[in-house]
Amino acid sequence: MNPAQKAGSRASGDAPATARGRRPARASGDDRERAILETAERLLEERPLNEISVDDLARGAGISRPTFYFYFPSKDAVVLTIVDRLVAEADAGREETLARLASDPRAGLRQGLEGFYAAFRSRRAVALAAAELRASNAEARQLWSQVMEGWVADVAAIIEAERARGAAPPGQPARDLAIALVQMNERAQYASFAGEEPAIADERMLDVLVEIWLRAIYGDVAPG
Amino acid sequence: MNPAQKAGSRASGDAPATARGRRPARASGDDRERAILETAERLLEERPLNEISVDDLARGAGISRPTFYFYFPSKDAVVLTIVDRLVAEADAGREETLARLASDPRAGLRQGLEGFYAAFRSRRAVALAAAELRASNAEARQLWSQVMEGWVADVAAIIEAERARGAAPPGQPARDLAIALVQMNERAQYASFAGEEPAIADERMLDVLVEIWLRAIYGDVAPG
DNA sequence: GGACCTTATCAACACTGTGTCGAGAGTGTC
DNA sequence: GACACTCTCGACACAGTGTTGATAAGGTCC
Repeated sequence: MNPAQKAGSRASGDAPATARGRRPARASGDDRERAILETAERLLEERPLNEISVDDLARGAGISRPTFYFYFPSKDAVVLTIVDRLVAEADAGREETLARLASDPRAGLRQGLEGFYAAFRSRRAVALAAAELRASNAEARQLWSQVMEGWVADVAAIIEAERARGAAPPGQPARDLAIALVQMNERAQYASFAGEEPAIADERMLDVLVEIWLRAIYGDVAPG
Repeated sequence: MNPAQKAGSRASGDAPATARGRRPARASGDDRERAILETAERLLEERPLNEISVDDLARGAGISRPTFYFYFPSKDAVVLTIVDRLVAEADAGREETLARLASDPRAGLRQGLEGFYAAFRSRRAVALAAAELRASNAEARQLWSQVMEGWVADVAAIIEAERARGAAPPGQPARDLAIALVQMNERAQYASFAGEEPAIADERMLDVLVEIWLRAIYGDVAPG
């Protein structure tokens, strides 16, 4: 069994589905669990996930490698726990913005994109690790898929509402538009976090993305 | 030395820099080299890169694992050789379209995006492997970076030309717009190839992307 | 035809990393 | 003081990578 599959099999235990770490109990071992998570976050600031071993995490937390496996079933599970939290924060921000959005969609849009950007930029290392994990871990893919789906559904609803009230012109299906725009943001922001070249400079990121969103949603183009 | 670094060190030989495979000579061993490449392409249709071992490639080509290392310095080098070719094809298509583009930018744009999409869709497995490799291999990142840069530069030039002749309204820097749009396409197409959810359906992909490109480049939005 | 190079091959090895097993130590608690 | 439960780790088994060294198998030059 390869590690990617292994990480997905934790659910066969008895803990609530949200607890990705240790099995049932609660004790002073909570310290260790936290130490592992903190070590992971710290090391991810220094180097990519694939250059961090279980041994690195164990040593960083002051325990042996077998003891690590008492707390987490795999390296992937540690990262997924961290990503879970980040996603929860970002989702909270999304719902908060969504309320404000009804009154003024255009201004609200910028706020929404800003919240998303800020949430992930503040923990770049984790965001990059999540992206890296997605390549090899089915659970990470599914988690991210859910995040994207949430954003897409919201954006599609906004576009449809704006079209219905005549503020936005008709065009390609709202959901498809939403998918492309959300994916654009994800990719542009990843490139920036990862220091890719080419990438949009940090300070222009929001202005550029917002302009494209507004034009894609509200702009119309005469044929020819 | 980890495999990611290893793959980048091939250049220390005497072969031309484009030959990513064997060192100097030419003999019947060319068959083996081809067999390895074909095995890699075949296996990539079945499963992701990280589930394919050097042993799989060697056995598939009818040789032992040490013999594999006579032909390629690593698994990564095999994939990079394949990706190199795909990129060369896609680039050729780009330059071809670019000529036609001067006369009618809007129609040409669609053709350009279509060529890009078609090139990678026809070898989905390779495109996905390239993306996977990017996460762990610096040379793969650099190769892709160059591909992106080529597209971005072309698109930015087109946008600037269209703005100069008054066909497109002013807005965010042309290069930033180009980066975001090219990245959007990359991401949307990857999602489709990888069977992600959400993703734009294959048959609507081009229409959706083209609409966003046209609106982003030619559309203007009244404030408020 | 035999000394010599080059190409090509692989068994055996050294190493890194993962995950498991089983034998304990420490801390209750009835 | 026997049982249980949490926690720990040395030692193991295993998978994968990349290297070494011995050895063919063929060409070529004299």
